[in-house]
Parts: sequence; C-alpha cells; structure tokens
Amino acid sequence: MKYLKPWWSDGGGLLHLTILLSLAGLRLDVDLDLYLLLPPPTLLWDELLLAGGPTSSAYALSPFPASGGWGRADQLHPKGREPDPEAEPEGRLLREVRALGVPFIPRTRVDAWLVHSVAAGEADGAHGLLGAAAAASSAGGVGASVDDSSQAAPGDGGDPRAAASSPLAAGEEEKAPAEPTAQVLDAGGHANQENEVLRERHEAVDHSSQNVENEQRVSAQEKSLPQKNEDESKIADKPDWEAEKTTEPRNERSLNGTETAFSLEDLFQMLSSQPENSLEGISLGNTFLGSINDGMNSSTHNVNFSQAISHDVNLHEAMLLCPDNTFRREPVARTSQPQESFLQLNSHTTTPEQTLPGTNLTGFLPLVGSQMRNLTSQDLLHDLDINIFDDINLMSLATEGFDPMEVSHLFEEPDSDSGLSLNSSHNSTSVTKSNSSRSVCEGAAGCSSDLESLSHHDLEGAVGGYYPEPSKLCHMDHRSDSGFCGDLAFQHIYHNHTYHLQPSALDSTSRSFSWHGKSQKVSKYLNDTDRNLSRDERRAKALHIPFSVDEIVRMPVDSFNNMLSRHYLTDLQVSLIRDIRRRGKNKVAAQNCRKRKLDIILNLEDDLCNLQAKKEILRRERAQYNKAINTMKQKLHDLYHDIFSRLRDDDGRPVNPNQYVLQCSQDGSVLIVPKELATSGHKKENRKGKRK
DNA sequence: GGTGCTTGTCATCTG
DNA sequence: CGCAGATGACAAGCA
Repeated sequence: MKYLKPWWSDGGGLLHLTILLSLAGLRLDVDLDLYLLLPPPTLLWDELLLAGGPTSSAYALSPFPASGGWGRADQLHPKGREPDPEAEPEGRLLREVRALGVPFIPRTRVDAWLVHSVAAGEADGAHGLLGAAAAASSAGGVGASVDDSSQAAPGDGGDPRAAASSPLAAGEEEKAPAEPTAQVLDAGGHANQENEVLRERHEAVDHSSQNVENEQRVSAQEKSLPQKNEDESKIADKPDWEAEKTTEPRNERSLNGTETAFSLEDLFQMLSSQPENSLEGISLGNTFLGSINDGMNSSTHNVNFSQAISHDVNLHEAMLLCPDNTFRREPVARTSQPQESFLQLNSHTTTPEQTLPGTNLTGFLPLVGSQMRNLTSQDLLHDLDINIFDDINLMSLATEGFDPMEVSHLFEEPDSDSGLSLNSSHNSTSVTKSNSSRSVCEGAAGCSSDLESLSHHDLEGAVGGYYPEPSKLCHMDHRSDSGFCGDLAFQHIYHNHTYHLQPSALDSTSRSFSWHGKSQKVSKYLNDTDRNLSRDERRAKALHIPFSVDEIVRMPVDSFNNMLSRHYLTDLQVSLIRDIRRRGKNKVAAQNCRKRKLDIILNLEDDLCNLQAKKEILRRERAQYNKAINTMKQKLHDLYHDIFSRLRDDDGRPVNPNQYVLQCSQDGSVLIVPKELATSGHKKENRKGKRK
C-alpha cells in the first residue's frame, strides 16, 4: 500500500499557499473546516479498488486524509462518517493559515487543489505541478504527489509535514497511477513505472492485450472502466452530452497532457510574477478565447489554459461519483449560501445534484478548464453554451479591476447591489485592459454575490448597458435547483455574444446559428459595438433584456417559452421580449412576403412573355392556314369551272354552272345534278343526320 | 421639396 | 380559441 503525500507536507507548501493567497489578494471567506470535512474525492477509485477493477493498484488520492497525508480514502474516512476537523491534522493547517493572516483560505477542494497545485508547481517546477495536475485530472481531480509506502500511513498520527519529502521527489518516484493520463503527462521520466502500473491494471481486469501500446491500453482501460465500475455506469446512463463530458476528456487530457502542464504552469507563473495584478495578468480574453479559437481551429492543440485547469473536473467527477455523497451538503444549506450560485452556474457539466457545494471564486479556474477541456471542435460549441460564459463571467471579474475586498464583500453580502460595482471597477483598480478582455468583462461580468446581481451583470453582458435600477430588472430564481441556475446561466450568458451585431450581421450569423454552436459569438462579442442598434435592440438594452434580439426572434417557441418561464422578468421586460419576438417574426414574414410577391410578379411577367410569344406563333399559324385555305378554294373554283366548261348536254350545248352542280356519289362517280334537286337532297340528308 | 424605393410595423386575415 | 404566418396598408428613411 502506498500513500500519497499531503500537499502541505511540503515545507514550502504553506508558504506558497500564502504567496498565492497574497498575490491573488482574495479573501474567499473560506470555511476550511467545511472543506476539511469533505470526504476525499477518491471514492471512485476506492470503488474501483474494492471492485477489483483495473485500478486495484491505483493510489487513492486524498488531500484530506485523517493523518494529514495522502492515503487510502476508504481507510481515512469511512463512508458516511465525517471526520472531526479539529481532531485531524488539517486543523493545524487551518490554524496556521489563519495565524498567518492570509486573506485567502481555500474553501473548497478546488481551492485547495489550486493552491496545492501552485505550491507544488512552484516548489517542484513544472514537473511537480504537472504531476499534481495529472494526478488531479486522473484520480478524481485532486492534484497529488505520490509518496512511497514509507510515508505516514493514514491514521498513524505522524506529522505529515515532518514526514513528507518534496512532492516533486514523490512524484518523480511514483507518479499518481490512478489514471493513464498521469502517465501520459509524465511520460518523460516514468515510462517503466507507467508500464508497470498499466500491467497491473491489465492483469486485474484480465485484459488480453498486454503488449499493446500504452495509449492503446490506456484507451482500452478507459473503455473498460464504465463497464466495470458501477459509478461510471451511471455516467453512461447520462445523456450523450453529459456522457461525453465525463468520458471523452480523459483521452483529451491524455493527448494534450503536456500542453496542459505547460499552460497550467504558465498560468500560475503569471500569477506569481504579477502579484499585484495577478489576476489581471492573466489575459483572460486572450487565454480563454485563444483556447476557444484554438479549439475551434484544431482539436489537437486546443486546450491551453483551459485544459491546464481542467483537472478539477475529475475532482468533480470523483466527488460526484462518490457513492455515499457524504460530502454533499443538503440543498437547503446550499441555497442558504448565495455564493454557491457561482458554483451552480459553473457546474453544468454535471447534473444539478452533482454540483460541488462550496466552490468559491477560485473554483472558476478549474471549472473553466473543466468545460474547456472538451472544447476541441463540436463540443466546444456546446460547452460554450452551457458553461464557458459563466466562467467568463467569473474570470472577467478577475480581470476587470478585480477588487478582492470588494469581491469578498460581495460574498458576504448576498443581497447587496455591490455586484454593480463591477461596473465601476472598470475604471477603478484595473490597470490595463485590452479591448477584448474588456468586452468579455462587459459582456460576461457576472460574478457577484448573489444571483440577482449576477443576472444584472449578465444583463449588462447581453445588452452592454448599465443598470439604473438593477433591482427591478431581471431576477433569477436562485431558490431553484442548481440545474435551473445552470441552465439559466447558460442561457443568458450564451445570449450575450451575438447581441450587438448589426441586423445584417445578426442575420448572417443566425443563418449559421445553432443552438448548440455559438462559438462565433465569442469573436462577435469581442467586436461588439453599440453602433447601429436597431430600435428593438436599443429597447432591449434600455430594459436590460438578457437575451439578444436575434435569439429572441429565432428561438423556437418551446425554448422561448421555457426561457421566459425560467427567468424572473418584469412584466415590462416580458412584454418587450414578446413584442421584439412578434416584430421580429413579422419583419421576417414581411420580408418573405415581399420576396414572395416579387417572385410572383416575376413569374407572372415571365408567363406573360411566354403567352405573348405563343399568341404570336398561333396568329402566324392561323394566317398561314387561312392562306392555304384560300388557295385551295381558288383551286377548287377553277377546277369547278374547268369541268363545267367541258361538259355538254344532250344537245351538245355547254352546261350552265348556275343551274347545275357537280355531286359526288359514294361510289366515286360524279353526277351533274340540277341545283334544285341538290339543295333538296342536302336538306333531306341534313334532316336524316339530325334524326340520327 | 417631390418622388420612388426599401424597410419596418401594425392590423387583419388565414390555415 | 389560440397561435404563427401571410398580407395589405401605412409610415419612416434614404437616394
């Protein structure tokens, strides 16, 4: 049995924690006790271990072992029983952190992991961070360095810091083998160990292909996991989009693990190198959007910053897949903490019930990555819809004149309108802002202490305006479940990014518009201007409608109604939205109608030309026929007189054509008949014909 | 300023 | 009956 070393076991861990917290300037009013109370996110792997699955040799990664060291979670915290934080070494950490007066205390596992990652990465270099990140991504999202068996076992009561070696050393010796991703990430120095671990796993699952490539085995293992693990089978039962998010990213990370490590390190180097403006130093717009663009352009190098911070997803997954769910808070408690709204907004990749409670502001970094890791091509579009812009909101908060005290104040005062101060932050603490980042911030600055203010920011993002009366505008149901909030956030944030397009642009955009593909909105949004807004757009801006006009118009009926029902909108807003939709629909209908009318007119003109041509042809034919008829009449007349000129009666005198007519009988003989008889005979024949 | 065209909007009809 | 689309009529904007 091998145990993982606690991240704080590194002597520099706490120092780096302090550094990070200081440079971040954040105070996230963390209840570390709660954080420490959370059961380890390793139950997934514990389940695998207990099930004798392929991870039987995997290390359980837990940042919350009872002994203060990384250890087997099942030995650390019996399922369903929460450890006493004060009785555990973590309490010392908490006390030390508090004693240092650090304004930032990780509240959540994500925070802790983030801090830990930075600490490990700075202490160990890129590799340490890489290993931690890899382990985090692989073993349930908790970055960890693997200690050898000599490390203090859980529950032995040893001081983890005293017993710990550097995470790097531990990581160098034994990379967290909980998932192949870690080996892929650290393939440089641990090929043998990787193979060993993989071999063990394959033996455990009686896998036939032991000689295949590591990647092949990795993929095979990953494919076999859902079949052997009950928890993962739940993932398979999820909808496709959800299943993809829970399964695909592993391959993604495996493929891009190296880039992930670099990006992650770069991220935190930026953090470290710019203490005062650390968060601003992260060119969110560039990094984030760059990742988006990369993801859209290429599926191979798409994940930059996003992937680097994506490991938290496994933390999510591991926690979410925790069978006993002891770490979850009750929904009531969840709703009682407004700051969790951000979590809910950020947890779309999971089911509403799977949201990670307590994820605070710092959680947005990994969460961004969690959604971005899949954003390779098509998935990017969908994930953008649901998740990314939520994260933009959060990250933009960091880049937009981020005032840590203000933010902490936001978190402390859920009902205040302090979220609106984010507007003022545009010209307050922000040193320099690129246009792009500013656009992002304006469009998606949705981080506030409560959902209401969040919605206001989203409104701002949607309409690019301000909030003269924020409390009267859009209201979001933060009392509803997290899924609601997630979807809500997805909707209004997603709406942000086509909003200021000119009608033509909107039209052109909307033609390629897909409810599952909105990546264009990112770049469109960056070019956002208030110029040439239509009347409805201005109206929407005035009322802070959190949706784009184009979207309001083009949204399917069901989606439209669903959208209205899911948002707390004033009657005025609803009325305006319906008017916008009606006018937009009618505008399109009028355009279609006119086009159709023009088409009809053109068709009629064409028909008229064709008919005139046909008429002319017929007229000419008629003239020709009449001419032929006249010719034949003339010939017949000539022939008639020629015949009579040659006829002689019994006396040898010429026959008068005025008294006689030629009559052809049925047998072909020609008779000379007096006209009286001929006319009477014709009458009789006519009568017979009429009788017949 | 008048004119014709385009476009948006409203009212009404239609399926 | 409600709704979305179609369409006639009107007005505004523009060249």
